[in-house]
Amino acid sequence: MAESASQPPKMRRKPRQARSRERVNRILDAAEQLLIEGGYTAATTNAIAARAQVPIGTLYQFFPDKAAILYTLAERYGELLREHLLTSATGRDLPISLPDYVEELVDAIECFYTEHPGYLAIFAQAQGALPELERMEEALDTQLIEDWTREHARWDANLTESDCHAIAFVLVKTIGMLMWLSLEQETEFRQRLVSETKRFTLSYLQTYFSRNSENL
Amino acid sequence: MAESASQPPKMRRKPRQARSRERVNRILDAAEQLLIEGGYTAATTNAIAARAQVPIGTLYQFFPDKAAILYTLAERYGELLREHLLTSATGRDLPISLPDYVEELVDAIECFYTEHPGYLAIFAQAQGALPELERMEEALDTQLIEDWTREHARWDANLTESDCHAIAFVLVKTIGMLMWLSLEQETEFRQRLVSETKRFTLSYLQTYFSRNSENL
DNA sequence: TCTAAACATGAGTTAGAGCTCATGTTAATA
DNA sequence: TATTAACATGAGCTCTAACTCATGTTTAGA
Repeated sequence: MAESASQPPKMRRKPRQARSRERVNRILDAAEQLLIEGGYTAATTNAIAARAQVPIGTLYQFFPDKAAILYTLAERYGELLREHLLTSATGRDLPISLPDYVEELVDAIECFYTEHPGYLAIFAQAQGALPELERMEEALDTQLIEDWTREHARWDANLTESDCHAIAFVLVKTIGMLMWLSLEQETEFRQRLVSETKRFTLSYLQTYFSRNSENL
Repeated sequence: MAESASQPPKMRRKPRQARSRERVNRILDAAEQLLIEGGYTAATTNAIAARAQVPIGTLYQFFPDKAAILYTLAERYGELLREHLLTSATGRDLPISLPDYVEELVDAIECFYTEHPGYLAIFAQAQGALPELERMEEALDTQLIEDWTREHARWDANLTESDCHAIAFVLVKTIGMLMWLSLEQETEFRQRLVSETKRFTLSYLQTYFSRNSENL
């Protein structure tokens, strides 16, 4: 019982040959597309298989059930998002100004959502139907919140960890949601939303990290 | 073709007798509870009927289909929320200070969610499964946003309508979401979230409605 | 080349959710 | 009291999504 006991079920069998690896990818892509287009109810296993140009039997060769497809998708994206944020806004060595930080952070998130529209579709559709997926989303947000909590603690040693956590929580949730909503808006209002997000993020952060501290 | 053509389907027949009216209410309550407990998938028509202690046939005497039950629930709550907000924070005659306004507004929303946990369950579960319901949620938010847009326009005539709308949009969405998330938190962190919500709402509003204007 | 494991296939099974309907009962009203 | 409309009931129909499995094909490696 050394590893992996109560994890969400993943794959029934890992594809070893090149052809089957490609098919598994096609299945995941098809699932993502259908999720985006028609939501959870439209993403039936038969529809996924059809879209992936794969017989239904093949799908079940690799995935034990429908949920496993979504779990795999969610995992794939979760790692991607964390990487994306770590390599752009957060975790840099040299401190920058608060306005610059907010600018980069919001842009990074907006950029990720734009490039990966499937990310939100997965979690949005999972509400209630797949409790396991909800836990994965929770876990992902929790990781991000922890990342940011550490970041904030580095900025101002006077803030308690509880403070930093609350700030990170609010930011992760609000920025994430507003950038999500912006996706389905007209171009003009969408840009407005991005700038509003920056505005309130900055004003909120400034109430904690006042301009006293020089290196911000 | 004088009235009601393309509306979402409501009731197949309005209950005329006291007993059946009570049964319809029991059906709605049961649906709400199941939605809260187990999400959309758990809220099957058979389960709703069973929970309401009503045979499945009775349910279909009054509701043409499952969706109609959710529509009715959503409508019931939508009106309730608007009333709640109009009678508390918004639309008052005498102007109050910005901090006081934020205080009352956030408290009012938090209070509503606490007293009506079903409100959010309905819309959260509907994602993707019921496009009609999504439109209803959109419409409700749009109404709230319009209410607030007018409110903001009254405060500062220098702001364009587009400004007021963007502000209202951000506030409706962020406050709503944070108060929703707060529901499932431990008491301590929950209260923290409420105060953080007030903090960032106030700081955001102050960037637009600066303390120059005396009557705020 | 031969064998075993990996992979492919899609008609068919299963289960359960949405919904109907034929028949019976209760309440309103003339 | 008679008549009719409103209401009650639950076995069972229908439809469809998830998933299986028996049989055939391809690939990897000895």
